[in-house]
Amino acid sequence: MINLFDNINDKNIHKLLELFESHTITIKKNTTLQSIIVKPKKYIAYVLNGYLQGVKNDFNGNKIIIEEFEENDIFGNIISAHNNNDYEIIAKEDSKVIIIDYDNILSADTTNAYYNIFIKNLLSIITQKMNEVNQRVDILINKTIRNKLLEYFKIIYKENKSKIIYLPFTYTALADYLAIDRCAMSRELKNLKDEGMIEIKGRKIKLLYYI
Amino acid sequence: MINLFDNINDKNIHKLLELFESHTITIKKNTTLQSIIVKPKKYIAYVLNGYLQGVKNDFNGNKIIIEEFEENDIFGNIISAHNNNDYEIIAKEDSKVIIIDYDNILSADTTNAYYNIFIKNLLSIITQKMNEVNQRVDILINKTIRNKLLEYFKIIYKENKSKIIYLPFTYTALADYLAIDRCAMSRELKNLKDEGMIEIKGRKIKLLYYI
DNA sequence: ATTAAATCGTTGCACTTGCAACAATTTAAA
DNA sequence: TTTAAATTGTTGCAAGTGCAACGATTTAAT
Repeated sequence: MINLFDNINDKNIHKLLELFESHTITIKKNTTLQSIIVKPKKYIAYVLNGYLQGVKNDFNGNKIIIEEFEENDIFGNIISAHNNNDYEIIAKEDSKVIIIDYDNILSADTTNAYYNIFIKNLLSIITQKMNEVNQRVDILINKTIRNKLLEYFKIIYKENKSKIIYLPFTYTALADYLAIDRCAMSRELKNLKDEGMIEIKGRKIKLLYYI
Repeated sequence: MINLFDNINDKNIHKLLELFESHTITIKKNTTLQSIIVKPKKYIAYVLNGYLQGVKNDFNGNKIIIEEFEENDIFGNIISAHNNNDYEIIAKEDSKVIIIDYDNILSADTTNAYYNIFIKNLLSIITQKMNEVNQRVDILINKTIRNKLLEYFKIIYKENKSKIIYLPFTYTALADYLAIDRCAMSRELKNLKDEGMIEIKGRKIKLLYYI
């Protein structure tokens, strides 16, 4: 993943941040972003240091961790995977974050080379996020758990060109990502195994069917 | 929706297209884009005239219309809602389209004002698409039809700040958007009505509950 | 005006899925 | 090392959903 300030030197980064009238804020551990500032309608946040989580309040009142952010990561309602109300950013460690009003980025009147680079970087980042979200939609529109799993496998397969898949996270997290019940997913994985379509060893899954 | 070439005069548009080494192609009625050219890995297409559809092949072999494009619209795997293989662009009328390799956009080495404007326009468009896709994810992650409907209503409600919703498309299309069976959706809408939560008159839905 | 196509509402039924509850295992923390 | 927390596999059951089939209605095309 590209960095928002790639190919821009410190001096010019500073100029940019002034141009955007950005704010650097400190968020104490276990404090939410919204308790510190009134966020602009559209904003981008750049993490200077610390560790934060994007958390969603479940129907049951449980807090689900949707995303995690550390040094150099960016988030904000433009980029982030969730623009929900029930969604909040919470610092799990003391964190320093730069908040940039998105409108200020677009309305900036300059043709400086570094501004140009910045915009391109931003475009790259959003483009990649866009692809990720689109992939998830492609999965979620499937009506059965089986088809969601197969779609997911297909995407991973195409990325790595290998029929051996190493899950990048836990089965619990996978179920969340696919928006299905973990137990039901576990059941369906067993079905696929019993039908000889896949082999499972821990988080390593081997696809035995023709894609 | 903003136009890709907003605030750029014709002369400079021409310069940009040369800079990007873009191709203008003609797609005859009922011909697919992929039958005309080998698309760049990442590309943006700008519709000069005509009418095209983004179509997906169903499991059953049916073709579902996902998106429609006419004059001034843009599409491409960067922006489009679907980056699937089973997805194809087909002209329903003779159409003229500009194809721009996305890498050429990013790698262009210039600080011309109009280039700058172009990038901003592109950024705006992608940002808006991003929001739309994120909204759809917020809907799709719900596990029941009821919750998908309620999430959808909530989003529309927030946009218009009105409890009266006019569906922007048919119920059939709505079911596709929510990725649920139309009949089952119809049943659930009836349930909501019977429980006094909504009123339905054609494609006008009135929310009677507290949001 | 007539015909064809698309949309819509309805419902029985089989199947899928979420939920709950539990034990077993792995991982992380103290 | 010991203890606590998180992850995982399993399964019965109830509820939700997709599917198919139909007629009624609306919309679009001829």
